[in-house]
Amino acid sequence: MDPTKPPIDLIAAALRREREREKLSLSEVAKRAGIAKSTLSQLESGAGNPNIETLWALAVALNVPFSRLVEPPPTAPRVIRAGEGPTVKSGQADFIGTLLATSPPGVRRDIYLMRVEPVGARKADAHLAGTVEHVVMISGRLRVGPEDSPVDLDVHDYASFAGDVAHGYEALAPHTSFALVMEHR
Amino acid sequence: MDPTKPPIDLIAAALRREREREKLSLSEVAKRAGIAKSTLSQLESGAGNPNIETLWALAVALNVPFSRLVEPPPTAPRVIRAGEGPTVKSGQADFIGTLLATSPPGVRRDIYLMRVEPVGARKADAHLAGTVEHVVMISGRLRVGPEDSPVDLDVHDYASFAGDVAHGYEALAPHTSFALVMEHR
DNA sequence: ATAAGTCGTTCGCTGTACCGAACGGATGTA
DNA sequence: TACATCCGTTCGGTACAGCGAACGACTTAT
Repeated sequence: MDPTKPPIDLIAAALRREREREKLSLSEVAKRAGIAKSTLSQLESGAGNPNIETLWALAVALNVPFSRLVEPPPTAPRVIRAGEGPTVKSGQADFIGTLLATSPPGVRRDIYLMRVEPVGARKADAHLAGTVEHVVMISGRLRVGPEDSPVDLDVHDYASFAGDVAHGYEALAPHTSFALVMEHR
Repeated sequence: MDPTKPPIDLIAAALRREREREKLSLSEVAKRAGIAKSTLSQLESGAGNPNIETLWALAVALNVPFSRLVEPPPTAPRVIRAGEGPTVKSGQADFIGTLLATSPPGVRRDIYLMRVEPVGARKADAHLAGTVEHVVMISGRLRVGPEDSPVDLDVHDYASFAGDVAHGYEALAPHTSFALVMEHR
């Protein structure tokens, strides 16, 4: 979500899109949401500046999560082959991260394919507060987590932890790789 | 996000929490957001019903994604060992899904570890509109995607596609496994 | 001490988001 | 044809969100 420009147009579009997807009339949605249909009419036309209660009621009436009304539309299918895609390398450790998915423009969650070799540990500083990291092991063996309480993971293991405290990644075996979902909230 | 009860308390708490995290004064935040500090004062005290423009400006001023102001707080560290965790089995294909992470209470994204054997294909019906699926290959070989345009994936490949159209998973090799991030928006 | 700078709260005032009613247009049905 | 119902839009009235000013409480400097 772009934090720089007003979301009113997005909301207007979303309201109409979601309503038509549910095949509901404007009047019906207004009734379900307990708001005047005139209000909804104006909102859908892009005029107005709804307050939270109104928008919330509409999200419920349309049976969609709230943020669906305040975010841009979906993405297109997309494949990144092994070895392709934008990579992030680290000198600190033998380490390659491939950015697989990022939700533009104001990132909510990124997905990386990470490959680490057992040459020293990778220390990651704390990220933005509220970040949560999810690890799904693909191959090798990994020591990961907050500095004071790391865990060791094997293939198919999963771990998640808050990313806003100092933490690190250390490969314990060659050709260690894992999927990393980094969630910013 | 719980779509049943009003978010105003959540917002009030979030506003104060994020402001204190950034170590900013109420006056400062109000100034940055271009709103009256009296307004912010009332919002933080839980009184009021802000409109979208106001909330948006505050999100920008606090340097957090908008939805951070409308959602419940973070999660705790957590490990699920290979073989552990709640699983979903399918009779339709030789198929095991392990639910690794779900963001309570109104799900935004789930993370699964999926294991499939090459015995017929798994047809997944369309999910809720707006769902997006992300696949990171762990082992084996997988045919996946919309019915009319599937792709074949090998280890370390990645693919994403809209989950709200009919699509399927089919293992092309034994012991096929992958991480699946299912995103509801 | 007192003046000047914060801080966050409380107070009328004003603009406006929301409401309800009335409207014109489609469609259905006696 | 007239008479229902729907639909979505447009129009005044009103309650209230947001504003600026003033407030008391606290720090820091003079």
